[in-house]
Amino acid sequence: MNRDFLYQQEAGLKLEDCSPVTVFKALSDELRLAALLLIRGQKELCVCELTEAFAVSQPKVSRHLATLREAGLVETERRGQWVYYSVNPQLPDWVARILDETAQNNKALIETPMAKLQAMAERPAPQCP
Amino acid sequence: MNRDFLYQQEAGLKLEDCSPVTVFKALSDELRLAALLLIRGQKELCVCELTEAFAVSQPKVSRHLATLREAGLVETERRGQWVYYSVNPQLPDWVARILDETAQNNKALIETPMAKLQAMAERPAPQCP
DNA sequence: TTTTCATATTCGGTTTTCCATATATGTTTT
DNA sequence: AAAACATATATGGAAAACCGAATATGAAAA
Repeated sequence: MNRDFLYQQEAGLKLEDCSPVTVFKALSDELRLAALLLIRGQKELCVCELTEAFAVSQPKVSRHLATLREAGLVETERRGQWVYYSVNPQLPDWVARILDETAQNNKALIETPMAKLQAMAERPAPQCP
Repeated sequence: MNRDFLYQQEAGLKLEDCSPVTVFKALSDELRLAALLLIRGQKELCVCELTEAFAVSQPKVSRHLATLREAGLVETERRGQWVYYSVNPQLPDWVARILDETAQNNKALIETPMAKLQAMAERPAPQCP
């Protein structure tokens, strides 16, 4: 009954539908939207990087990321102590296109976080290649 | 101090920004999203048509339409006793494209309302041409 | 001018969302 | 095994969204 990945995924109850309302609800909070766009632009980011980029508490980031995951927008991979979030590669095409449009036309949303991210001294690992 | 159009527009305070978060928040309710897509498909609809199409109370429709208007997604035109809602023609292109994508890939959302609309006996006016 | 019809708003209460704080879980290091 | 670190969840309370019912407003008809 107990498997070995992320807690909430064990239960297998939350991975959501990608219904339009679920998607838009997930995008309707500024931190969630900006975090998603930042993750999308950087391919993947871990929680501590997002915490620093947006200068908010770790539980806050974690909760909002959970919402994005439950909506099916992001997936997670644990690597050592870190959990990396990336855009769900199986996103329906129309959702992916909506993210494209939103990212292209709202670059201001992630300007500051991106700067803070780059100014971040010790990032866990793979932003070089 | 009192001009002569729709009440809330007199104050001139609510016409919103079309910021991404505002847009997605407006789309994050099923009735609002479906109503917007139905309006978009039919060019314009009045409140009583929407009330019938979705089988909900008039105040409920009216309140949700106000939200869409305040988000800048729809505009209104009074014609006689009726108020017609249509998609704001000055919508930013990226928002218009998002509506396109959403409409094309979620046709089920407006199937039933569309049927009820067509089954509606006495529609106020201009669905013929 | 009274009535009627279409629409908008207000009001009180319920549910949902959000947050800060505290704590639990899982991993790595010592 | 203990400590340190990264992340997730629980809890309690505040704020916002939502609803049904009642009412107000505006236009048209009688």
